Amino acid sequence: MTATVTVGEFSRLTHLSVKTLHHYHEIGLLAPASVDSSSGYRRYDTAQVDTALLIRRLRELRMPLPEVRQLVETSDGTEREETLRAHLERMEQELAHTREVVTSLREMLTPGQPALDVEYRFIPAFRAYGVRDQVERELIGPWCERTFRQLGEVGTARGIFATSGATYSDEFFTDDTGEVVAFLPVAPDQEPADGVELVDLPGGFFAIAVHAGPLTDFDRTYGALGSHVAEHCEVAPGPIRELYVVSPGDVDDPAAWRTEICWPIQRIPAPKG
Amino acid sequence: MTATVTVGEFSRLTHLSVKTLHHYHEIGLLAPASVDSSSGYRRYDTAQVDTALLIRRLRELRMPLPEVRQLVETSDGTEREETLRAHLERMEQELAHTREVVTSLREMLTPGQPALDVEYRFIPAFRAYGVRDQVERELIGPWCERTFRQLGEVGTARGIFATSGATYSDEFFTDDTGEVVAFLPVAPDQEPADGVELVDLPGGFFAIAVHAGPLTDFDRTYGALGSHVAEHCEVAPGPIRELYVVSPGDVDDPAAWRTEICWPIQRIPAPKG
DNA sequence: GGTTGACTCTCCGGCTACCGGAGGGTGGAA
DNA sequence: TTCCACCCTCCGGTAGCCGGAGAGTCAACC
Repeated sequence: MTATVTVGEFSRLTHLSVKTLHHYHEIGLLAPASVDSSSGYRRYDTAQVDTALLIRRLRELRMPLPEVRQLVETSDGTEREETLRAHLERMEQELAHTREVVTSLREMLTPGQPALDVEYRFIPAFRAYGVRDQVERELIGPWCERTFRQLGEVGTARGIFATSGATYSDEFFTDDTGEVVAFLPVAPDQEPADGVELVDLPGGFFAIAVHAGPLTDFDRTYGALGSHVAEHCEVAPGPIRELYVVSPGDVDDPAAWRTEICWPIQRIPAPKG
Repeated sequence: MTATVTVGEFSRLTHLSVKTLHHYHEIGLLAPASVDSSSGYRRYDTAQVDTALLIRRLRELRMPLPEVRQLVETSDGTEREETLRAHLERMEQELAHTREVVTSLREMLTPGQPALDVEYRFIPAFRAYGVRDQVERELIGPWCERTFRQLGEVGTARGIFATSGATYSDEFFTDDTGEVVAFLPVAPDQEPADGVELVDLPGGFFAIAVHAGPLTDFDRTYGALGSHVAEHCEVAPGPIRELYVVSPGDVDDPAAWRTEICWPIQRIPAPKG
């Protein structure tokens, strides 16, 4: 047996504010059992308490309302599980990320610049197996993992063991989404392969810094190199490159990783007096 | 030595979007080193990269901009540490909370109502030592811990070992902040004590449900009791009470905890046919 | 039957931390 | 000069609500 109650009472039963209940009604997420046509007063059924509490819990987990709606509206248990699992996974990732950031933050607040060795190099044009994609910043980790495994497989099947790398468009950094091209250098006469394209990377001068260790401080090296370039060089158009000299695919120990960041420049600057 | 760069370049150095940089300029969080008075073009100094990266990291941790500003503007290391520590603590709490919610969510999605025994009781008016406060929902845990320890100390010093409890105003639940009164019943002629006030709790009828175990599912018991009351009783004005029959202060094992939720009603309803 | 007071309604604006786009001015190279 | 990439400001929108204004409603009390 159930009974109907006013918004205020329902608010007390569910610990959702009246404003929130109005909002959920408006967007059709949790409509009252009935609405008085003359006064406009809402009446909720006590049977709706469970749904309301479910919604409240999901919102506590910061689940976006569209997803909440999906979950609440599906009766299919499997689909529910799936949506929920996906959300929890995202939260786990966020958490891991948080830990990383905290680590690097500590280093930043106890200052002491890591020395930055900038090297100038001319890199000739070369051909490579490439995978081109529009990638969102957040998803770059999994994307790289997938893509470099794929490139690695294609490469080893053909006896190629070059240092792979990637180019990142400016928008990738500034708009949090943009073109990324993962590449594995090959001989100029290399034959095409399934699933990857043949790309030609232009040659040019680069200011290059090596980032050693895990990626927590990566942006600092970027910033330092970029500052250096701004101070001593003329920048050239074209995307920034990274070369994965020692990568997660090579060794497990993050401390051993080495990434070269290559910033395109017009020419090698004259040494200052 | 430093150099100045345009927004676009600075954006590339810091991985903050141009829009974001504009915003930070507008709110005065990170003003460019100079602004061309005729064209309005911003110029940033490469020395600002570090600050920008610090801000970016803090924002990744969802730190609100006012706090970020505070942290960035203070040069005092101790104060920085303090702000940061406070923020991290909040995040840890949030995390713990998340775990709880996830646990209870699982239970909710695999349905099976926990049986709810509702009991009707008349509770006479009584006097108590009380601590009254405006409390925010989020902070209720620490508040209770503090307050009941205090009440406990005052009580034991006077040989009082009654079951303590608290009243929660409606606003506490519906607006996430409201008056809470923690109380420890005493004899009518009890003398005042330092740090606590003497309060008189009115008598009346209550519908009472026992919530057993940890507090993860607390809101469900609330909802179920409230629904029951809406279906079978006439509600009475006055705040809801909780009685901590077996509390965290008594035993460590959450499974042993017992909380009585007392919902004020007008009278004991006649049993239905 | 009128009045009170608690409750409810809708509508509008505001909050955070930006994003997207329109419409228009700038700067350096060809 | 003309191009094009870059930059400017201003306006509006986003999510998930909150706060308040102004007005209607409900039940109780006198």
